Amino acid sequence: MIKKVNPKIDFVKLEHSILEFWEKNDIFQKRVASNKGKPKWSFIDGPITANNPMGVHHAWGRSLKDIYNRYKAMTGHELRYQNGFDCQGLWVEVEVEKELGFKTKREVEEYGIEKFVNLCKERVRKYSAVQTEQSKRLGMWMDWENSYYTMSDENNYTIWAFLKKLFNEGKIYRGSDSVPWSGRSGTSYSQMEIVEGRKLVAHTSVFVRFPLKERKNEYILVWTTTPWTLSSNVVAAVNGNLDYVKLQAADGSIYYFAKDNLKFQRLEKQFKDKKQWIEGVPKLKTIAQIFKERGGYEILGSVKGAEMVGWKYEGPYDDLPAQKEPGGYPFIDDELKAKNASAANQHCVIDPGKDNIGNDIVVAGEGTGIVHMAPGCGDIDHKIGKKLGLVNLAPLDDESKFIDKYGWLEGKTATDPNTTKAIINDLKDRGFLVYAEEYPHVYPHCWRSGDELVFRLVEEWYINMDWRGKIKKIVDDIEWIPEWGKEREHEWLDNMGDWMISKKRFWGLALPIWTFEDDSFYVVGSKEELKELAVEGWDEFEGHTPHRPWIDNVKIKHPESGLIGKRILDVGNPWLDAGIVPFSTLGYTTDKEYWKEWFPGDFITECFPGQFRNWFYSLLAMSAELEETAPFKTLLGHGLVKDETGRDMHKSWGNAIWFDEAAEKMGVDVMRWMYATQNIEHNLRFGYGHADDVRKKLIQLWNSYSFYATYAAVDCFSPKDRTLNTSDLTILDKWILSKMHTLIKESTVAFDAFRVDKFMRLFERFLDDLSNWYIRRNRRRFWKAEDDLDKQTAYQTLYEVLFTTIRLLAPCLPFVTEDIYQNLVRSSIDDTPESIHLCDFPVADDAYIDEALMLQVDALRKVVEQSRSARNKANLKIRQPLAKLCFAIKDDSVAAFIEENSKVILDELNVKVLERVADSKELVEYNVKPNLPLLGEQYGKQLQEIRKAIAAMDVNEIVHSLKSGYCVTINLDGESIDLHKEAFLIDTKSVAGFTSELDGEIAVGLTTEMTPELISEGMVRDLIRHVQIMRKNANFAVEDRIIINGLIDGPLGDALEKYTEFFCSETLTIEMSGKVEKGEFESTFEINDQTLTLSIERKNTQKG
RNA sequence: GGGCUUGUAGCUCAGUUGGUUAGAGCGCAUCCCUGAUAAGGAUGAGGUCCGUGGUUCGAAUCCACGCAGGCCCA
Repeated sequence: MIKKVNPKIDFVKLEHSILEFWEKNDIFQKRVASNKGKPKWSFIDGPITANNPMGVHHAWGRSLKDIYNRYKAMTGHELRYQNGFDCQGLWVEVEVEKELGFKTKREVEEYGIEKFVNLCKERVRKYSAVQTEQSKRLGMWMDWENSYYTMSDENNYTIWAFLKKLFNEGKIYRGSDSVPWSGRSGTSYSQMEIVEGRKLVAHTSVFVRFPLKERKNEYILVWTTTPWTLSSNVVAAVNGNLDYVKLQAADGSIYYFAKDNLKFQRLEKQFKDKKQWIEGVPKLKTIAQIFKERGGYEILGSVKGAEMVGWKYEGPYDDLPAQKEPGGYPFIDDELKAKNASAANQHCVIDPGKDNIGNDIVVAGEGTGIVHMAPGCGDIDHKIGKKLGLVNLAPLDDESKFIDKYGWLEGKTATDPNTTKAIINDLKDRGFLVYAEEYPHVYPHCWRSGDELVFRLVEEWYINMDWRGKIKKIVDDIEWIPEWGKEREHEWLDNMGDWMISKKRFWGLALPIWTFEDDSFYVVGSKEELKELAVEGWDEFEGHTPHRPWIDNVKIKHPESGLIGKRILDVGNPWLDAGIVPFSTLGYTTDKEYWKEWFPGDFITECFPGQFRNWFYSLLAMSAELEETAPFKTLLGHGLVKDETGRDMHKSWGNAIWFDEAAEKMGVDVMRWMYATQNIEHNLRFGYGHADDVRKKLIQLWNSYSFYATYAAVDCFSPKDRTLNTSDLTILDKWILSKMHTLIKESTVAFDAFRVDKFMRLFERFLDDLSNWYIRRNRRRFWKAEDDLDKQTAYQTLYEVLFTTIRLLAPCLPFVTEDIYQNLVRSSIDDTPESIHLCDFPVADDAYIDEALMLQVDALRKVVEQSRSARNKANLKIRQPLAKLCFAIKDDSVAAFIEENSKVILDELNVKVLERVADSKELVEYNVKPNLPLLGEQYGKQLQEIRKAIAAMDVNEIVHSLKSGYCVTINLDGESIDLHKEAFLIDTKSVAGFTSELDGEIAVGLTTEMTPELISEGMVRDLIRHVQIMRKNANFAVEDRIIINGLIDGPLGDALEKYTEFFCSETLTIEMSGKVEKGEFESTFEINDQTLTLSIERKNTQKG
């Protein structure tokens, strides 16, 4: 039998008991078993990085995953429920380094790679366990014993197979690239990573002059913020279309630089707004100012950039041995070496033209319009160098220190300010420096060590992505939610470069690339192949995971050349790890049959930012290469979690909310409600205020249920063996059932489209209908004394509605719906599933849907609402009865319905009679005034005439014309003037004797005339209310009978005389002593200016 | 610089294929109800639907341009 429910529910406590219930009774396993053999629905879990506890931002995506999994389970699908952990990569290394207090890569090597990698593995195991527990707390149903780990052998070897296929197609290559590098961490970074570490700093920037050969005492003027790169200068770049000024300084020397730069005020805006400016850095000078300060200047003329191309110059560091090395240094280009090309003898002015999106590479503005280029020290420089056949000078080692052949610079750290100072002094001493200044700009830093990054030329491994068309083809086979994701992915695929897959670190996929002394390399595609080719180190490796350092010592024999080779020491890009998942976890290499059953996935979902070029990209690329088909059918992307004010959450800002804390304070059903309602395209503002709002709605649901439970328990109602008999239903029963089946229908559409947010909105509206209209209007049916058919029908209907509602909600709010289910359903009916999550999702029955009825009830509610508004306007509270409510409505059937159900309206509004009138004119009249300021401006003197004309017209006609979209035409002495809506000010007022309200098609009016009877009844109702408050304050039980002491005389006494019976039955008063006596509870109050002091006491007739 | 995206009440956000008078929640004000009661409800104030043009009988909605924010790419 159903139990009474505590309305003061502790949702967090409830959730814990439900978790126990699921656990104890193996509910999840039962769900899995019950769906076995049904149509498959393949969800592929994007691995969560198992590096830290789960955050509230993860909880959004994980809630969505769980919601759709549960929905699919309830609609009869077999699921895999495999959760994934992302294990390998720098993220983990960073945390382990932090624990060990390491700042550099070298410290790791000294510590020992084996010990270090084991710690990485341990960390992943630890946090995957933590995240598992947290996910369970969130209510996420997964096969937790069977989670996949990207560090597994299976995952790694499947990537090998992928790389092998590419190798066989000739798509793997070794290249050198200019990459952002941290000397302190000893590692390169991807562009994505450096974004996080951008900081505003001031660097000493220099204006340097390069003497032109064959032009005595003439110089080109260059500017740079990184003076150390001058050591490796190869060429100077101009823009052929720009004008360059020829300027003579006071000492007679002549300079060339862009004309526009002479008086250009650099960083003017930043300085003025103090945005992106550093306190204490002086305002920048113009070049003109710099020369003025050195004794003035004279403009000798100008020259086009194109004319300067080919001019040869002396570099500032041509005396360094590296500058003279043929073919560059230390990466020697054999072709250039053969031509005896060195940096020093390549020095000349070039025009690099435009970049690949059509912008000029060299522009006037911040610098001098002449850009010093060092292909070994910069990204763009490197690209141009490649294009033009320039040598590379890569001056730095992996600690960002100068290498040999850099003379006095050798061993100095490029990012050390002292190095910069020394270089500047040196340039000054040797006559190259024109001017040095502090220049504020945003510069990339290492996000871990804070170290300034440099661009460094390194050897890396790449996948040639010239087969991007293959990927683009499958992008169109996928349903992207939201739709623009597709375009975003295409854009990335169009613009991406080759895929750099190597990383010079320790913990990650061991790239299966072996190199040989003849500069060839070989990719191994499986563990078996490795064993076959291994000539050394296999025994030590066997039994270990394919990771560093165990694999590093395996040497292989090249199957063709027979040479013995070593594995490169690099590890793989971690997105390879996540992208292979639709293959590795489904047994692509080990159990093709199983793989075919579950591939492609039906659904994946992940937080959007970054994934277009990370996970989505790697998934698509790997699947395009291996099978030329999309690895999943539907992709749902969602936004980020921000704090309540829209800011990022940061530990250091103190605005971060931890998952565990949120779960125990808000409750996870509340969190899931927030996540489910959120429009996935927008960032979610997460916080306790928001949670409190959501909890109120949850309480509204709970109250609806607890209302039912309270009375069903008292009446011992059980839905067992009953069915709803349509002929017994009241109008409102039919109405709420119609609404409910409509909701089921719309919910199914929303869920199937993966728009749970739409479902939640529909549900919230339904909950309002249920709670604020159906239950409120039907309360009396539940508490009335007779146990008749009508009461049974009410119970049966509300039961039906609640049971259906919680099943609809079960995927979103698995805890509270389970709790309701256990009491509402399970305690009455024993042959029902053990858990709500073993139930089926409701199916709509069109027979219950009655559009006309829903419209009619809506109209009726509208009449009530408008009448309330009308009462409010006239200051007539509900307790004051009124004689008559009139309404005007055009639709006869709706009007008839309202008249049939007049009882509801009369009761809601405390009115005696309801009457339909033919026209709203009988209740509301329009007041139309000319809009004088507007008309005056337009018509000037004619205004008075217009006013008269308007006053003479029929108000209703004017309104009718305007409402129908026409204008009003006035004739003034033969001239006709068209007046539009804006020319009038229209308001409505009540017809005398009424207080009215007009809204669209419905007009209502309440009579305001007050008879003595009405006034008396109003006073009695006031009195009743006060007595009820007293009963409550005295803590009497609802069924206690009372005696009232005190004198009630005057108008109130007269009124009470007329309504004694009504008063007594409402207040359960059995006696009015009339004596002034202190009872159990006393109170003084005022009704219609009359002050009363009454006391009440219980007379327990029932027990007594 | 290019691409995508957003701009609606004080705040957070809905708003369907273009269609009467643009909505909700929170907050605020006023009030109601008192048998869901440490709850519930109503009414009201509050809007240049970012701006300017255009298409249309009709634009928050479609188009163009601009402004501002966000994301991505460079």
